[in-house]
Amino acid sequence: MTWNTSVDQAERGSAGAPTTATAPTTPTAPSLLTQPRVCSVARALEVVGERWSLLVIREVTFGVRRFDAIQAATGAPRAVLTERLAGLVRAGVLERVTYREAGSRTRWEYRLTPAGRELAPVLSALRQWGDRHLAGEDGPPATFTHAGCGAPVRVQHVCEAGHVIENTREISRKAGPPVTS
Amino acid sequence: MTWNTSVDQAERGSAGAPTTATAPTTPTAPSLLTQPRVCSVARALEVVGERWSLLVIREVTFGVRRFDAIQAATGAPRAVLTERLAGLVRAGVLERVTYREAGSRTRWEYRLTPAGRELAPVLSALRQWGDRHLAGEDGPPATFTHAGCGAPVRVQHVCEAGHVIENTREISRKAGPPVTS
DNA sequence: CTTCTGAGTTCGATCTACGAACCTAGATGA
DNA sequence: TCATCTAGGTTCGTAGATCGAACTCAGAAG
Repeated sequence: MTWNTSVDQAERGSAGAPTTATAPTTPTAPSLLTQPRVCSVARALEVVGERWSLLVIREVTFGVRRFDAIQAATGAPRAVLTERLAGLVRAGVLERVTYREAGSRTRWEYRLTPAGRELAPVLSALRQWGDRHLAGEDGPPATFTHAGCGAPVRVQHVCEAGHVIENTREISRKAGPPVTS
Repeated sequence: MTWNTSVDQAERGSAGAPTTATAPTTPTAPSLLTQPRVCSVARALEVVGERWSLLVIREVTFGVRRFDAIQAATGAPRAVLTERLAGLVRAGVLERVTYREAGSRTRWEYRLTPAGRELAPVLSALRQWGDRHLAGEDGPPATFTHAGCGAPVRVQHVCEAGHVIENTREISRKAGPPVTS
């Protein structure tokens, strides 16, 4: 079965001031969902959606790997950080390994697993949105460039046939639980 | 000033079982951050990082716009949903507009603003990660395709010179607060 | 033997989330 | 006229999460 529900259709009329839609936009229908929708977005948020989780991953991505350094860079309370790190290790996003510098005692550090590394587009997408909509007067606090050519990096939708998708209206949803109005 | 810190370097040695790094990977240095790092990721998470926020945006993206329908689809407690919707409206991600169906009373609905629509890559990146790492036995609960050609849609890093970036090691960080170890 | 440091724990005070029940105004029906 | 239904919230008491500050503990250095 296939519900081909156009994502993000019908944004007409979103201009005026005392915002009032003049045309009926939402057909009346009983809710078909008796359970909350389960989707990969929800599942992913169970892993990385808690407060501090993505900031921790941001730091580890930057190469900040020790507890105290992650704590300082994120500002997370230590007890919460302990819990988040343990959760991310349990989820397979980070791994906790010992390391020893010459002439120093054994310490712990946290590293991204391959699965953790694949969260990079999530961070990039958030950063891109924040840069665009929440940056201060002096522009984005940091910029990211392609090491090969020096050009700025961004994330974008593409299809597997190689088309770049500029507008979310070009994306269709196939299968999955019904969309209710 | 430019710190050109390679993102995601040094993943060597992340293979063995009783995970122990044999080489020193983290040069000892005092933390240079006296304040938590401010970046666009953190700023974006202040807007969409609370529990339920992104699921609400997911639903509105699907065209689910009424309070009760969003509540049913996300499973968020009503009081929390009220607060999230108000926060997202305040942040300029959603707008709350009245609409009237023929012969029916006035109702409210929530719509994405242009800024809200630009969160689509965040949702897609989360979905993609969840599909890859958390999908159940029967595969992803929903799939998304390019309306033009029918091919599956994904998000990826590209640079503005047009290169597709397959590996996060190809991304450099320029400027911004120092990375501490 | 004392101090230092990294990596957490513990603690009491908030803060937030939770589910269930309740409220209100417009439409509908008897 | 009166009761009922519905959409879109509020209210409430409880339970769990978060906060910052202080404390702990083990290994290394002096």
